[in-house]
Amino acid sequence: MRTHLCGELRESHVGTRVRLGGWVHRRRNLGGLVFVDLRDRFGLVQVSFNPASATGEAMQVAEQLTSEAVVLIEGCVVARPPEGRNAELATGAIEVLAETVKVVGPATTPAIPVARGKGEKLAAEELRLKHRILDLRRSELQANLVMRHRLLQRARKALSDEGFLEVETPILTKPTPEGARDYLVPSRVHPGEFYALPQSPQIYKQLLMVAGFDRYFQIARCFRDEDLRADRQPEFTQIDIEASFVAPDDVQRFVERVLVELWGEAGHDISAPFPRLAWRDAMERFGVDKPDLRFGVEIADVSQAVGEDAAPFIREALGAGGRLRALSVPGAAEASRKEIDGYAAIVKEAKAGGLIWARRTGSGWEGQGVRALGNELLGRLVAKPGELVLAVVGPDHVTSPALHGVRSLAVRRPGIVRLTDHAFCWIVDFPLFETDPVTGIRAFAHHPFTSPHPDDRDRLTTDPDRCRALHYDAVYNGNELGSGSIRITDPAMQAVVFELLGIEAQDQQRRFGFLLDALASGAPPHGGFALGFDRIVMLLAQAPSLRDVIAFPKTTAARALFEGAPTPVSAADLEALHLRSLA
RNA sequence: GGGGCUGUAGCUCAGCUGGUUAGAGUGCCGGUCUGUCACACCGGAGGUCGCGGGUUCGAGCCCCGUCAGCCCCGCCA
Repeated sequence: MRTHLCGELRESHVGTRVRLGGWVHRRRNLGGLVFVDLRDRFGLVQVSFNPASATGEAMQVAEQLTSEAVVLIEGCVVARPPEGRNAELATGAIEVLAETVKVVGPATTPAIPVARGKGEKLAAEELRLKHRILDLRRSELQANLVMRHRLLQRARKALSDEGFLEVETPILTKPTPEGARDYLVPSRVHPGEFYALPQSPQIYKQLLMVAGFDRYFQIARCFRDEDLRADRQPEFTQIDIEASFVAPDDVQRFVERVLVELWGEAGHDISAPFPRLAWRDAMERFGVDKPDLRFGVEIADVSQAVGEDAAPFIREALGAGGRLRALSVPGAAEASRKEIDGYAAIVKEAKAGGLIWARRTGSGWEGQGVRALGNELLGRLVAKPGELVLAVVGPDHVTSPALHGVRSLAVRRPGIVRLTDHAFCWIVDFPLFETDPVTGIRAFAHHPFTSPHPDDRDRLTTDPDRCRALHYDAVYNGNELGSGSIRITDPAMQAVVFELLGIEAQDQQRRFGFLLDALASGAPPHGGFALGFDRIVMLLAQAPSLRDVIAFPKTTAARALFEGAPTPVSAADLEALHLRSLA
């Protein structure tokens, strides 16, 4: 049907007869002379209709063309006159002199514009989702999905080259009461019983290791019925890998290879290995387990420097086991009242007592915190003139998030030096368990199949809260790209961990019996990783939202506005599934 | 589950202290126009002010509720 693509035509095609198919992007009718910008996935080309070369019928059709209609045109590529070239268009040196045109896909007036002028705003996102096919015609979204495709192919190739086998695992799986809420699927043939959609293929990939597949990967769709965010969709895609006979380093090497390839595909030359940072150090220096290492500006513990003249509330907090921790922001001594209020608001939101701040000027210290911190402490701070010291006092679970928030904002100041554009790191030695500071309830920090750190095995029963895990996260510019671990392969160890989580032996067998049996049947040591693929595409495409790198995304209320899901079903459908609606 | 922002023409928005007939740009329809490229110019049509209730002589504007979208907290092993 076509001989060429709209976006590929160049001066080298001058003189070529072409047949093109595409969408009418815009039409300009000058009266007896009609220009049509014809669009396909590869770009735009100007088609000109004039009575000297086009048939009378073609002229008539051209004058009636409406936006977004699909047409087939036949004509000849000609060079534009020098003054008629369009430097903003890849095809701007030429145009197609049309002879015939046929509307093969008439279009109603688009509900939202596809063609936009410079500086023209996008339609509201609700409308863009409702009319998704029109929005997807925009070159930005097409470019994002092209990028997504290229990244997928690159990841597949890299893992396949490393000896990983792509194996598909079930979408209809067994519900898991832990973790996120499951999407449930009722069984028609087994009244009252349900499948769940997988939150991840975690257990299946471990079973594949036990089955001897050695190295597995999957571009896996995962489902979690939880409330959404700009970077969270109810269904999402992971690059999921697992390998046998591996230590954390081995898995990290595979993941580094994939990330180097993906970033390379997006045109960024990055190098591995990535630096390793212990979880405890990350929390100490950055207040978060996914630090943005593009910047310095680290948190320091200044508790030891607090003197007798510090304010009572500080000394009381220290006495209660808290610490005084501070950031020093270069150049921020000039910060406006409004900027400092911004930091204070973050601290307040983190439920900390309040922000204490002092600025170092040429002549000494000024600011709200001077009196609170006291001269003794200020005298010991190694702050240079021009620096703004931001401090918070309290227990670590309060000061860490507060100071992380403050640092994230402070680091956006114009004066802060960016050390690199692509700061990758591994966070290692995570704690195996997390104890809620308020309720005191212990839960696994990740999933219950994560192996305890071999050096901490003894602590597992004596001091579980200080037991580290063979768990590691890949972090990029303050974003968690994914996480992984070495798994427990000793059924006895697995039972101990379940026990510590308060899962009774009977429950263990009912919920995870198939995994425990598998581990007892000859399980190789194994571990793996899962990369959040949508988020990676979003970062590499520099898209503002996950929804811009997913063809048909859900809203924050988990609705699909285009096709209208979810939707009520008939009473008969429910009855066949042995269900009754309470809604 | 909680908080915030938004909702006026197909689209993007304006709409004063609550006051006459709700406006603009763009798109759409009609017309003029042979080198435009967000073509230009002339004319026209187009409104459940998200929805429901209330206050008021009078509500796009104030109050209550509700729906939808977005952002955040909780949640997301």
